[in-house]
Amino acid sequence: MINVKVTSQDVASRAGVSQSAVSRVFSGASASKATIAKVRKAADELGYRPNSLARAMITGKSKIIGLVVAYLDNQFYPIALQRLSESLQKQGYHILIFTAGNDAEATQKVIEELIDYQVDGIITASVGMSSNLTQHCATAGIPIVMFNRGQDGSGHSSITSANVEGGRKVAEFLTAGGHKRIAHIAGWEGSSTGRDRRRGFTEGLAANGQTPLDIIDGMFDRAAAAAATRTLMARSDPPDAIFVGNDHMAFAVMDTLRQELGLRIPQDVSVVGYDDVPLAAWGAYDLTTVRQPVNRMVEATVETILAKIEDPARPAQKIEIDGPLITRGSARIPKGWTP
Amino acid sequence: MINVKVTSQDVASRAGVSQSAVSRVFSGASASKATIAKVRKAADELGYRPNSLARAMITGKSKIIGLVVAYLDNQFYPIALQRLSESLQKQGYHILIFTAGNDAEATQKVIEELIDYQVDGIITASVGMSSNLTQHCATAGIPIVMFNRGQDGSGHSSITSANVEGGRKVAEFLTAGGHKRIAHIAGWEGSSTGRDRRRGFTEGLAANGQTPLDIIDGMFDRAAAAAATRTLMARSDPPDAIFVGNDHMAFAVMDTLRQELGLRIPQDVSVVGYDDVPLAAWGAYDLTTVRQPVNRMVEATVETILAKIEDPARPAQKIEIDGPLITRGSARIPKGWTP
DNA sequence: AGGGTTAATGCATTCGTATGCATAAGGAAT
DNA sequence: ATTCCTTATGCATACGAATGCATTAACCCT
Repeated sequence: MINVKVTSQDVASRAGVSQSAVSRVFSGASASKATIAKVRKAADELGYRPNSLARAMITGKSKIIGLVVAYLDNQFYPIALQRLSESLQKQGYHILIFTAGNDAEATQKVIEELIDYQVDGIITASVGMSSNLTQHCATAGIPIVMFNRGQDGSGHSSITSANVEGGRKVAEFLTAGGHKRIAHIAGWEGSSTGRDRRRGFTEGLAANGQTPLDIIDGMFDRAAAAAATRTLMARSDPPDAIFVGNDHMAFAVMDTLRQELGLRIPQDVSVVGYDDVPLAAWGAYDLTTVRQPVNRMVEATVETILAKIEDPARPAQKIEIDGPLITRGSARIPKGWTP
Repeated sequence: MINVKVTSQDVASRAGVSQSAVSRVFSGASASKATIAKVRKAADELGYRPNSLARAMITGKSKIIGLVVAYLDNQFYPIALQRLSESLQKQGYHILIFTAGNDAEATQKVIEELIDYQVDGIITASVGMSSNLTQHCATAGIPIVMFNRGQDGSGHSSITSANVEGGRKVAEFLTAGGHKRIAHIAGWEGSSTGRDRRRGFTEGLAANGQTPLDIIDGMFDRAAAAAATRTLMARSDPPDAIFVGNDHMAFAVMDTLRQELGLRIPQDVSVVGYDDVPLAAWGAYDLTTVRQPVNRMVEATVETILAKIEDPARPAQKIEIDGPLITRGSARIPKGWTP
């Protein structure tokens, strides 16, 4: 009771059985009713719980998933993290979490530490992987799933929303709304999400006979997005609509337009974001945006990684999940609009 | 190179030394220049990295800190998580993260799983601990630090901001501003933070000859806070100022006041929050609030838990860190106000 | 009652690293 | 050169649970 460490051996002695018997009871292997009862009783009395680390050593399965996440100030990620955590907990897995910005060096270090802990798999949220690192994980036999970021030819599985399609939807929506000078503050060019949304958007505009007024890389950063907004609005022909690469930046754009430049949204400028984080629905922003279906993305992520853990031979898959455009008050709504 | 698992034994063979020598090189114990070089070389060639789990088994130190966090939609916690993660990583520790709401049962389960993983310590962010659980951790010899939540008589260390003092500051500020009907949408009554802020606030009002117009428990929840706002404003003598128990709720209050009730802030109602999350500074809200100095709170948390890990005999300490009132545009600023 | 089959259990070993102990090697001092 | 001390290194064992193998108990059938 007062003893700090209770081992299966202790339980065995007290129950009058062998250590193996105790192990079998707790690992669900076969045992007679009688011994199960004896062991359970002794274990309860002693407060025994199996040591997960020792178990991990011998089985080679730590039941730990490494999670590397880049941004935590963008509300999208905490939400995703929460869902991931719940979902993995339910499956008996646990999350070893690391934060690493867009710093390749830091990412490298972090991933290696994850490997040291013998994680069964790694989920990266919006972080890139060098091919070097990829190799590392491959030889270590650790499956990787990229969440909200793809990487061509990396051989990793990835789960994203249908970003190209999403960009196109925004283009359709804004052109249908009669906008003639449409600008784009893009997500970071170094990310597949940023590039895909941009591509879908320009393609969508082209399909409607328009070209973007301007495209500026917002780096997924508030300050950069605010600066881009100023640049755009300082033009002699300022935009009448701005598609912003994610909600997090869109909020900065809206703040800048309203508080700093004294403009009205959507009367003077329409703003559309991407993600549909909870904050987008709050009254102060009421942002029209493309929804990334977090729940389904998380589900797919968990399924994918668990499947790959179970069968390492399973080929990588790139899953894209479609999300709707959610129309709110930040952008002019075309007459008779039905998405 | 292609081999999946490289052990210290493999390195030893290749370097022509014993396994102990390899161990000593990597654990920083003494070894001659010559062997260090040989071992390092062999290890590099094989891509060897020590197995943290095995190391944890033998040393009894996993270098893992368990983190249990309740709310992730309140921006305060992701930020704190990020800082905690960075700070602990720097000290060679890693975070096993769990989410658990205000559900005591879930908390229990989660903590037990943490113990199973032999974590060196546990940090709880805004989650309560039953005395039962407390006992559990104590016998397991695992130190606990409560972040942003205190618990009298629990014997745990806790790090909070000076909540009573903070509540008082708000009272002074609002009375100085000439407000006469001041209401409070409190943080959850079941939490020390909620209670302390409330107490400081009522004491502060009393010191200025006022009593709260009304106090409603907002449960740290947006919907509850919005409902409370409606209740307050439906009175025949609606408040001219509302102190809200944290920023997260304050945003909901502001949304309700402005979008739903068509009121102006601060002309019709002043709103003051608590936390000073980044979002509070964004243009759309521009919320006057009491800052919780996250950085210093995190520093103190890390220091406290590491100290307790190093010396388990060290007594629990309750640390309170003072934070300033940050005046912005959501509340009338008293003439000549200097905090 | 005896042979055969199945279920239960214990023994011994294993996972990969750290560490106490004993021994060997190297160096300094006389 | 001998002794003494320091520093390195290898050997063997330990951490705590899981598991293949061998043994034993239990049961069933004829």
